[in-house]
Amino acid sequence: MTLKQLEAFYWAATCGSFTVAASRLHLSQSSLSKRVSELEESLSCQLFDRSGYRCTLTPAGTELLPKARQMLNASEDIVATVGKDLGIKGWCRFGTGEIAASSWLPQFVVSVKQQFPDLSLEPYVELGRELEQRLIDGELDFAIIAHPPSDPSIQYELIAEVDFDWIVAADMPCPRKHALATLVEKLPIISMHKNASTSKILDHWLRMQHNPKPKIVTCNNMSAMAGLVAAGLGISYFPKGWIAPLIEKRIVKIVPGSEPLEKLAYYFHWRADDNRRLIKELKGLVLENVNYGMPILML
Amino acid sequence: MTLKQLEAFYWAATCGSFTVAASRLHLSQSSLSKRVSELEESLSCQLFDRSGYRCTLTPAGTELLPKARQMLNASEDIVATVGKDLGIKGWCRFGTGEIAASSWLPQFVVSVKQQFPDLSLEPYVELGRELEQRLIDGELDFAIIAHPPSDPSIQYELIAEVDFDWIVAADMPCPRKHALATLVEKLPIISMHKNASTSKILDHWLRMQHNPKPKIVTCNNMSAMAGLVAAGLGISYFPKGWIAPLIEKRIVKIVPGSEPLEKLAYYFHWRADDNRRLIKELKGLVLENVNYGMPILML
DNA sequence: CACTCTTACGGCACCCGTAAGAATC
DNA sequence: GATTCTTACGGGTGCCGTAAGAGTG
Repeated sequence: MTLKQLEAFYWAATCGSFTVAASRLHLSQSSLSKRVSELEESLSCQLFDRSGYRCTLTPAGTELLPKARQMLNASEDIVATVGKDLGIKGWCRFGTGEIAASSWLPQFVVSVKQQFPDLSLEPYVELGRELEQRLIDGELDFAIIAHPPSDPSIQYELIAEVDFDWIVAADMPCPRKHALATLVEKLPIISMHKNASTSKILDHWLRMQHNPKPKIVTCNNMSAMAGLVAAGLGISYFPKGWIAPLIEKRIVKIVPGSEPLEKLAYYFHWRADDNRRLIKELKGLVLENVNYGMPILML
Repeated sequence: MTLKQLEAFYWAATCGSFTVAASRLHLSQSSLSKRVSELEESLSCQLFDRSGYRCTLTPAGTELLPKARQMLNASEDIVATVGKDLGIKGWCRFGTGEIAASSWLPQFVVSVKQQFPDLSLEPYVELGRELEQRLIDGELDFAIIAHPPSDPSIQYELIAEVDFDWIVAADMPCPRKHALATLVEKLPIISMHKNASTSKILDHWLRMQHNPKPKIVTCNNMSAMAGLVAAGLGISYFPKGWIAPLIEKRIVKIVPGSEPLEKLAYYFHWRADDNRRLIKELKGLVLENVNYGMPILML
């Protein structure tokens, strides 16, 4: 019995799939299968029921699972407390929404490369719901998601709260009073894709209104949205930091007198059973970037 | 970091010697040294101070020691609870005193061979004090000793209490009353070697007497002692079971009317930090042999 | 000189990945 | 047929033991 075998078993069991576990451990699927087989052999005990389409845990496997977790925890603990803190090696697969991907991601990657040159980052851009599922499945090491997790097996920590502003083309004439209401009557709202977490902001705003429903145009790309707004084809809402450069260049402007939109809280999500130093370090690095004084969503 | 490395480190640290640890793990000394080095490399951290004659633990090593123990415990726990109980493989090095070695040892070895054909036994015969030290040093896996351990790192369990009788040649004339006192005046007491645990019985008996000190002849071999007694050259005390065959053959006899000697309690000793199934199984086997209904010390 | 641990090195065994096979849906 | 896990196999790495080296008391 080796730690590698226990690790392979643990992730195979909790990912619910040998294939996913192999991917997570950056191992070929056949090697992972072999590791599990060898563990079974060394314990002389079937851990997976292989009769079905997917492998399922036997009672013995279910019994082993928490014990394997303990071993891996203890192992991590040793490395963390006794081992000298060296650079982290290996891979990290993480997920973010599109906004984050197009804003702080490059800077984050640069920070990681500086601090951990031997770590390979594999960003994965998807909508929040999808990211959470992939995290649960063990395909991702962590994810930045704009809502708290719905599954208790996921731990999370607040990273930042992002302010949004109503934006309109800089040359769009606006009345002094009730500018937003006037604009909404004339122009469509250009909104993020419905499944994106940012769309929650619009949902919330809409519930606050008693006006008839405004026209809404959806788009799945922030830059394209900004272009549409700049061309005077609609109004939209953007993260303050993200849109700031365009305001400075007088391409767009904040809708005057508009009430602030609901803040969007971003959380760092990770599997509660994953206590690798890797996770802690990268969480720290994300938080550090926030603490540089600039909003996390900065182009 | 692997379990083998942690095991090597643990025994190197607790045995206080790479050489002894290697012997205990049935590994060449150089391989053990390499395992420890590789552990240090994987933790990027010196665990032993190699400047002196012997290696000593660094602070980091001291910190690691209990954690390594936990890992090995957890590992043993998994094998014990999840793993199917198969025959035990490997080696077991154990110690006994001379009495045990010349009495129940062969039967014990046969029992072990029957139940665990793949287990190699390595008996080691020494005096009790010596055995305990070798147990502490990690050179022995267990020992049968006629006194409780003096070191708290050793666990123990009562195996059997052995009765001793005063023995004299069968044809030696004995008065009806005070036979023992009369014999002691005429004949020397043939006793086991002073460092043997059985000598405690004589010490105890002597303290109970207010007579002048009797002549005492020591001998380091039970069979030789029996021969001396049979030849009428002295009296001695033997375990009931051990001497029974010679009584039946009317070569020696119990000194009539002699008061019973103090019982000698035999204990199964093992290192408290050694929780291998091997130990539990062999302890059980020793106890089973006792429970066969015959005294443990049976030729 | 006895004893400790380390280093060098040849050989074997283990473990990985590729690729093909078997089974399920 | 797509996906899942297993098996076969070639190749490289890791680990063991022998033997020689270096340092201590």
